[in-house]
Amino acid sequence: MKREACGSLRGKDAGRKVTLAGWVHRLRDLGSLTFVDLRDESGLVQLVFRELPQARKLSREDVIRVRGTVARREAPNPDLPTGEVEVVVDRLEVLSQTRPLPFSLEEEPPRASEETRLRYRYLDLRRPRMQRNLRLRHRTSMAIRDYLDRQGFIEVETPYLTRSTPEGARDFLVPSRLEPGKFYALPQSPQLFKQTLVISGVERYFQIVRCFRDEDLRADRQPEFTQLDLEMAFLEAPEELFALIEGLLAYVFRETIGVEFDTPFPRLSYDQALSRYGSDKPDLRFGLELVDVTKQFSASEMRLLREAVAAGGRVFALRVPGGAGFSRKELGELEGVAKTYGAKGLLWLARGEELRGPLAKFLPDPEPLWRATGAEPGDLLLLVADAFELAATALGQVRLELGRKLSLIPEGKWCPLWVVDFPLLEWSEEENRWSARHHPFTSPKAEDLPKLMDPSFPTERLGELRANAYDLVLNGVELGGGSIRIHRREVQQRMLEVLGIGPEEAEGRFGFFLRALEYGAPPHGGIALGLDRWVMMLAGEESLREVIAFPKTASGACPLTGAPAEVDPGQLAELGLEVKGD
RNA sequence: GGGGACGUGGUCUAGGCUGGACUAGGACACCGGAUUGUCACUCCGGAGAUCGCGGGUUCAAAUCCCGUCGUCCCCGCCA
Repeated sequence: MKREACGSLRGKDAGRKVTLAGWVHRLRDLGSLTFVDLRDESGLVQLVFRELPQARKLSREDVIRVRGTVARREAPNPDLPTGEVEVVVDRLEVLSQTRPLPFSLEEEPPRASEETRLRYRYLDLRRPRMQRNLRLRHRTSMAIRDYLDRQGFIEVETPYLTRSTPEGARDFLVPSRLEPGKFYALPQSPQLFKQTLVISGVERYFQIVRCFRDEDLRADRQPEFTQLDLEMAFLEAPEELFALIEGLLAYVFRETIGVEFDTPFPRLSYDQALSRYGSDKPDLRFGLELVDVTKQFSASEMRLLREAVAAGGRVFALRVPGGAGFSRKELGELEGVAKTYGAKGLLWLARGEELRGPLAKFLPDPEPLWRATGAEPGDLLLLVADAFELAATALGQVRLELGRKLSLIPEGKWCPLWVVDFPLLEWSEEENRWSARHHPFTSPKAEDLPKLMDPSFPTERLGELRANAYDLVLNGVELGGGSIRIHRREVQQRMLEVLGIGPEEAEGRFGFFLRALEYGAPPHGGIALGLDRWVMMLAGEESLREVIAFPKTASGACPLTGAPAEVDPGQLAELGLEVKGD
């Protein structure tokens, strides 16, 4: 007889003979009467064993198959979809016995340590929440493919064994056996392949693809992660792409968790995002905006501020309504946040009965400051003075901390936006050169292109150039980013030159791509979205590991398989490798 | 590379500051027994840890100190 789904049985099935198979979810042994909740993918149903003593020997998570008759219950269980019925078993087969479980699958959140959960991931994944997350991820991928297919995109796979691309993160390397001493690199993203595909006439490409970066891990960062990678031909300005991605986001949120989005999404320039929210991925779910009060302090009697302004820095203020009563301890904690992000301190000014705070005696006339910030009696001002990005970022983190601390962040609110007009380049102190803020294939904005191409444009002013790049941000989380690409060989060449990559090096590392640009490359651009983070947000999880079936620990290890591991000396020899002791 | 938190039977945890009746307590799981309507079944009984590892201080260390390993979080890093 065919196996039926445990969770599908209802009152109307009463009297039917059924065969079920699944895991013993729970066992209630009353002597000559034993109840078992049987679980499969579809749900739970109660089994009744009368005069079947083998049932008393069962344990949780044993795998069994039973044959029996569906019967209406005398006392239905309203907490169970199948609660109106039970299955009176006449035949029991034990398909697989379990050892005692290493941890309980009952608790939510689980009480077992994450390491234990990962070591026995096959058990952990049986938990309803993890099953839900796996299925949510599946539905997300399905919705993405469905939407993009209907928009005329095709999914093309690109190599995992490839070569190192310039700049960016540390590569994972794979030694070549056929050419000892040479290495493949696992892709940090399929960047050059997708651009090459567009040049190949694939006008609308996408791929749900694994990417690899050998950097330190975080709660929202894994060494291998999945991107929705996408590229379009004849994209010269981002508008068309914005509309497409907004539609995609709206579709996926509707299909997976039933949330509706307003489109188009708001846009902020990088400068606005930083000046108003102290972040290039601002959380727009709450206000508490920063105010630039540099002008108010350009002639301050407080040397610290005056000098910061004189050195080209900025002073940002954050008004905390009703915050004048904050304790020294609370202020100290907030200062700790600012200092973590590089601020030298956090100045404060409480507008209470009297002015309090380190700034008070340097403010003969506070009125202009009240006007600039909107501070009212009872409010608190927090200030950071430093270089633009540092000051804004440090205070932006204080803003986020206050958002959490004061419970300003509403549940269930979704605030997407585009951040645009990023700097094209940023100065790398340690390497003493310009590096690409996005990546070396990003086009400058049309109006800045002449400056990039003009050899007489002063090098030190290259930081002024804006990129035709954009990030998609949702609730303070960077979901992804992309750009309009460079599609002209000479522009690409110049870009690489600015980055300190000379013609020979460029030729050696990706001459293939520069050549491709010479054979009819259409204007193009695209975006990559972090699928893991996306699903994490849909699932309401705090950690990426909750939406990845087999994730790595913070040290990059896999407790399930024991990876990474030493290998057989023979394998090393074949590869021409030798491990140096220390 | 740096900072912080944690590590006690299978699992989670109490104890640690103030070292000595800790012979390491509890809950869940496990084993044995009882049990005909349970649904976190219940009741009775039992076994199971020398406190991550190494060293030090001390008459005495789960407890204090140092080192180390592991896990988690953060800064740096992550185009």
